[in-house]
Amino acid sequence: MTKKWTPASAADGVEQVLKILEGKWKLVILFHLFGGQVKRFSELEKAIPAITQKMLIQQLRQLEADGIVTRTIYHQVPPKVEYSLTDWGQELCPALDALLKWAENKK
Amino acid sequence: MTKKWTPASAADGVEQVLKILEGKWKLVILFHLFGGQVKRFSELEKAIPAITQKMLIQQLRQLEADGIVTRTIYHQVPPKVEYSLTDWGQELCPALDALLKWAENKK
DNA sequence: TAGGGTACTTACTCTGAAGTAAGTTTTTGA
DNA sequence: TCAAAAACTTACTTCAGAGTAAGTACCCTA
Repeated sequence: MTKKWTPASAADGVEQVLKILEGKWKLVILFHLFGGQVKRFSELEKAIPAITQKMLIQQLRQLEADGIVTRTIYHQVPPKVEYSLTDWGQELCPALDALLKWAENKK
Repeated sequence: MTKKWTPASAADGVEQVLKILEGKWKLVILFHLFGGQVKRFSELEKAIPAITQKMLIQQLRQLEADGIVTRTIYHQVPPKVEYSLTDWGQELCPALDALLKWAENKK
């Protein structure tokens, strides 16, 4: 059963979601991890050349705090840290697809 | 047929959509107009008490420019301006629903 | 002719997200 | 013992988006 939404509460709910996605680089990061891909910090750096280390970490940390990405540390030298999506994070994919399809459908 | 997306192009596509939705007040406005509702400027003002006239207009103009809301002017005294969603704007509703459902599904 | 209601504009300030650039930690191997 | 690679951290600056507050155009009615 779906909740009863008021305009205000529905807008609020969507805004919570947008807040998660809103960072300048989060979507690029997400799309690099969709489909069960696992990437190291340095791989993401290479895949997104324009991003700075600071921003990459900041965005990853926020995504992690929001429960969308998982961080796995390997205690090696040199260190290795892998990032992947949580189950919940993967489920975001179809929802974003819906937005893309909507955008394509502009008359 | 669906386009072939790279991480970068997909992220870009979603970002275009987010840009449309991103204003501080756009979602509230949208949810007040979903379902074919038609509202006057002053009705929206009342429905969203915290918004200032400047922001209301600004957001409405941007939504209009993006092809999501329609503006109908009645040349009366006092003036009357009605806002409603375009067909494309209405179609946004299910896509936002998908996001809401995703958010509810957080483990 | 003065006031009132509706739909805007304009000028200013403020704040937080993003950018830049440099420094830090850890341990191995030459 | 010192450089090198990976994954961060820190300090500073910049700028666009949002807020505040006031003003404007229109024209009817009293």
